[in-house]
Amino acid sequence: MKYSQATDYALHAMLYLVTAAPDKPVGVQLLAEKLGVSQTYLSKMMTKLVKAGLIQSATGANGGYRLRRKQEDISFLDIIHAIEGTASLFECSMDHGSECLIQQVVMESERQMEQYLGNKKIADVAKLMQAK
Amino acid sequence: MKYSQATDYALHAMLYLVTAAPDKPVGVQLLAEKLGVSQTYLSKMMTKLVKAGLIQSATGANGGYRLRRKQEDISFLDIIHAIEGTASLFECSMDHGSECLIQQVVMESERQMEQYLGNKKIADVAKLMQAK
DNA sequence: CCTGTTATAGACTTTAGGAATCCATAATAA
DNA sequence: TTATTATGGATTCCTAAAGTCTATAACAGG
Ligand code: SF4
Ligand code: SF4
Repeated sequence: MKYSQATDYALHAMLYLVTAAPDKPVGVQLLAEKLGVSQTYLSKMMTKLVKAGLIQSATGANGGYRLRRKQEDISFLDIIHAIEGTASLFECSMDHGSECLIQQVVMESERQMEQYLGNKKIADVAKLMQAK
Repeated sequence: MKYSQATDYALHAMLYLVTAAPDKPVGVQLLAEKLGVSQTYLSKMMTKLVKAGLIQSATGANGGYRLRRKQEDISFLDIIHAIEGTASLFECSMDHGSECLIQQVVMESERQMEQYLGNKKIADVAKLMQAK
């Protein structure tokens, strides 16, 4: 069980967008160079972030991506969900209904993790990074 | 990001061992039938559970598996770690050392989840199941 | 000491999904 | 109109999970 590589890229890309100048959108080609990944591949993740409403895109010359919400309103969970989806970590073969005790335990543990990730905003780490 | 199917099987197998009579070990062939999975495949997971010290095995006639510790001392986390391993959910390409803020956030969220799973003992759900 | 029973191990095949590339198309600023 | 940029789909590549097969080791019972 691992987070996909795509999540890694998305987190770094978002972090870069935060530190970038907010007036000029930053294009995927610059972003890809910074992260060391191909443009076309990275663009897939960026599109997911757009569809999740975390960033907005602009085509054409001087286009690119910029944040849609404030950094204080974007959590780690938002980004992870945008890339990985929101399905549960645990899916059993035969579904015995909502009273299944195994699923209840695993899902509650999942909720614990998501609660932490949901409270951790991207602004929190951005501040700490710039403090260095 | 998902738990492997093997974890699913292991959880169910452990739960079955708990409800089974503690004097007679239960063999993989019976277990496999109950869970609807092949013997040889299931035996892989059972062996992992043995190596993790959760259950003990006996070869030969009337052999099989039984719990090694008391059910109150076996947590969901024990089982999951035995199957999935203990590696972190997040591994970045280039490791920038322990001061990396992204990793700190993700690992702390992981710790939250594991704390819950570590406190949830298999005896807890076994009791509830038999109460029905 | 045999024999049937059971767990363990390794090699192997199949399957599924992540990772990445390529190319075509749409949108838009200059 | 043109250069620039994002979006989308199809496609390939690769790795790990999922599952099978077969051989071997350990052991209880007669
Ligand atoms: S008991 Fe729960 S986890 Fe197990 S098969 Fe039924 S619904 Fe699925
Ligand atoms: S900043 Fe952290 S997560 Fe990103 S590459 Fe460096 S060590 Fe890895």
